[in-house]
Amino acid sequence: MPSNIMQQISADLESLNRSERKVAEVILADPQAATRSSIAVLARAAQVSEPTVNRFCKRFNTAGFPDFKLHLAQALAHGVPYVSRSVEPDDDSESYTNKIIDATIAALVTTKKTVDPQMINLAVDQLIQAKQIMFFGLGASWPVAQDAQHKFFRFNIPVVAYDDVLMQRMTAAASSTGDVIVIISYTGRTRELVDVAELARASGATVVGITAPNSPLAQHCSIVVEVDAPEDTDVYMPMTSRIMHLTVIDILATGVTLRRGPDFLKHLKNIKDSLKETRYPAK
Amino acid sequence: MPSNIMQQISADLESLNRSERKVAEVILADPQAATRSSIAVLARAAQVSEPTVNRFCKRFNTAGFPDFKLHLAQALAHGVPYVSRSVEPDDDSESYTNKIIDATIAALVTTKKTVDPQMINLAVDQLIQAKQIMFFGLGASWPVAQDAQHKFFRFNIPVVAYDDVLMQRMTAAASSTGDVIVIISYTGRTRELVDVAELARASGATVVGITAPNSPLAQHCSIVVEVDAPEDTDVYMPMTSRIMHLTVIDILATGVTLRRGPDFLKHLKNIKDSLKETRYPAK
DNA sequence: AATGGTTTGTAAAAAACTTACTAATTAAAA
DNA sequence: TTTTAATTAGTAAGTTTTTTACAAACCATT
Repeated sequence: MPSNIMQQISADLESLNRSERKVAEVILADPQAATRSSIAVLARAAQVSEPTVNRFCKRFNTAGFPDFKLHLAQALAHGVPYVSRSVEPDDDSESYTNKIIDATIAALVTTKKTVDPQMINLAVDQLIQAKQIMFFGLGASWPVAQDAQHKFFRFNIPVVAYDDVLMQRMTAAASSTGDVIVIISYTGRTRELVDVAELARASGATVVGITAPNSPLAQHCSIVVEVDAPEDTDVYMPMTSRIMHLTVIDILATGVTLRRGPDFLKHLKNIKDSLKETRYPAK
Repeated sequence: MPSNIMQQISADLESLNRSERKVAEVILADPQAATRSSIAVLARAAQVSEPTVNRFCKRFNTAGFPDFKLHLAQALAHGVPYVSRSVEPDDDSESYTNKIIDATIAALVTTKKTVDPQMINLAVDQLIQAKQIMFFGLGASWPVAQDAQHKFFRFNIPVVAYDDVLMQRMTAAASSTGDVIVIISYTGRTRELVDVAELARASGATVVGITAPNSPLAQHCSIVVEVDAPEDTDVYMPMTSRIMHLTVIDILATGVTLRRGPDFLKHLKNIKDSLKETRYPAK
């Protein structure tokens, strides 16, 4: 079963023969309409016979036309485009706005497939009983580390976050059993962070990596929450990776909260309420 | 046309008569299977006649059974649950992992609908010609402000980010025409930030708000990129809002990059390449 | 130009869906 | 409790849609 039938169609466009390509083009031109058409209408639009449309459907591993429409409808759902195409120089603001949001959604869908709940569980096991937690990140991952600190300080565990490589090294070297160091890195190839991971493990600390699978960093961690890094082909800034990492932080924080049990929820509410004073009341 | 047919079905369950409820229950029990069944199979499963299933479909504003299946398929697409239910105390790691990712996706879909590309455009207009840019955020929004700084420093414009209220006040007061201050706030009700916005505008700076529509902060900004803040009903801290804000930052950064034109991409590539030294090469 | 393979369409069959009508059930009133 | 009206459910026939089988046309190759 193809994960996204629209991608398949555009990818296989060249390998199709004349009539089937006509069908493909009609569908690609207005996929929404295709989901609402009968095989007869579609065949007429593509100027081919009905069986041709049927054969076309089967070529894409669907049971037949109705099943094909179902797949198509799924691919189009949510208004998420079949290929989150990259931003192009002459896009207007509406166009690039939508493309970026779509790309982010696509990244999250990928994350959902790749993140291993088992690893989340192991990471939570460690975090819940940590004497102290440290979040390390550099560059674009530094705000992520800070965000994590902002979340975890609520758990009444000592939490720090460092973006300073020297501080990271020193803390890693000074750490001991019971300390948990969470290292966030998009590529998992930053030398400094790999060193820090090694140092920390040598000192007995548990090292949790939120990073790319099979990367050098991943190999030096006690627990790895794998976040697959799609090539950022586009404009040269990391975009979606931070968001995937932040989502992992959310998941870990939730995991810890749940383990803490219902009494702990009251504590969180108190923290939240403490901000009331600083705000204009809602109308 | 119902926005989400699964929600509709569970909501209207009580108002259905006996046979139709049987149909509803069969569908609710395994919606995926329903999309693959013919009307005959479904009728048999629900122990009712085929026309009953057909009537059931029409009750939900669909043209008939095939159309109903289409709607169903859309609602089930991406594996995003029909109601992104909130995390519950006895969820296991797989369950809460998926729920959180789904909620994040849902938030982005909302963002896509609410963000006004026109406002993005106006904000980019200002950013592109800024003498200086300042990003302000407090609490959970502070990492977002930092992330923004990390993106915008690449544009060769002086950029700062402050989470210190006093620094924010002073900078706002000292600002002048040509300066752009971007204030990030989830609620738009933080007194300090509203004050800062007022101060900055009095000094002649342009104030861009990334915040809730119609909030006190929004009223004091020159340009508002509205990010609707869904009630975070849960006790579990603000989650999705940061991600929505970060996505807006991505969009703004992309907008600026596009305006800078193709030559500028080379400059961005240089910045990226400058990191090569610090990394282990990809295998 | 002939041949083999592929592609495409025609027509018939099968499946699926819808409609109109009737029977059964239920609820309310006498 | 019986009658009546209204609702609900099913039967059967009709219609549409989809699929299959087969034959014609096309294309590339020799």
